Amino acid sequence: MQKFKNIGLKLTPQRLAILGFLEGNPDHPSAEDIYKAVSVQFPTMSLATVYNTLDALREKGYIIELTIDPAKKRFDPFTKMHHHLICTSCKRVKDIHADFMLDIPEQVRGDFRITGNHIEFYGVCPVCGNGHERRI
Amino acid sequence: MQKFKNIGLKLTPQRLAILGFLEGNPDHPSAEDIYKAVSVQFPTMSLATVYNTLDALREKGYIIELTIDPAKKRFDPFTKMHHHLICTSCKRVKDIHADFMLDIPEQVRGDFRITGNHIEFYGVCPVCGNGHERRI
DNA sequence: TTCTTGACAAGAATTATTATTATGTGATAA
DNA sequence: TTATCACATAATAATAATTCTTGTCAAGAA
Ligand SMILES: [Mn+2]
Ligand SMILES: [Mn+2]
Ligand SMILES: [Zn+2]
Ligand SMILES: [Zn+2]
Repeated sequence: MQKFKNIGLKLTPQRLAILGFLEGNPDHPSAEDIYKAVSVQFPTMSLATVYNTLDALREKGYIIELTIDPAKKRFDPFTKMHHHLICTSCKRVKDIHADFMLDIPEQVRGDFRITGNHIEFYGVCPVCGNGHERRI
Repeated sequence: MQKFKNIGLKLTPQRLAILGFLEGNPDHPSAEDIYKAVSVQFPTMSLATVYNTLDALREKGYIIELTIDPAKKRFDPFTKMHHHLICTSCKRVKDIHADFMLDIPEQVRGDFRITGNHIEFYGVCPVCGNGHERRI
């Protein structure tokens, strides 16, 4: 919490609420999800403030922005390198903590300088596909 | 070109132009890119028609939709499983044709049924990072 | 008829604008 | 030392604007 000050970010109740909702949250919520959640305890919260705060937190490295979901951005408080498994039906996202060897052969990589990678696994979550096949 | 008829899609000049632009195109263009390109030879082309056609082509499996770029969808005429390397500076996208072993340990995967995967590599392309370090 | 186009409207997510408000920082008082 | 006040400035909230994408529908083509 103190870390905000040491970094040039003012400590506001809104930011605390957003950070509190995100910390340890494994759901990879969208801006709208976050807005709804913090609005409960914070009815005057503005959606723009959510976006602003998320951007500030991202710039400072406290969260990462995921492009997994074509419809909207998802936010992740777990910033260390990991991968994701997304349910193609309900868009639930699960963290995948596992190491993979991902060295691209030189003649494939060309002259790009590789700086990172991210694997998206696709699948069907337990809720959407509990043993049986699933319609839509 | 012939394949349209065998599948229930009428072969219109607009669709031919879009398909022609996409076939063999390694640039992973956006809808806007495609619109601009085909508009040159086809000034009356509507952006809605581009989206409609792209959707039809995707449904029939002739192209795939990529979520690589946070800003907009990119379209890829190469539909067989492959991965992508995106320049974090200019958003250029390069195909990566290489196989990777991506078996998720059971206790990590949980009860998801895995159906596919896609690796996004990040890097700096030759144009953006030609040997020297690069400002912004 | 049936499908497709193109013009335009409509949605949804995100960003920009801006007047108002709150926060951090010193200075000062207790 | 601790509390209080003043102020510059950053943050908020309301709302407008932008961007990407989808929907509607009359008119045209097959
Ligand atoms: Mn995660
Ligand atoms: Mn590709
Ligand atoms: Zn699911
Ligand atoms: Zn580049």
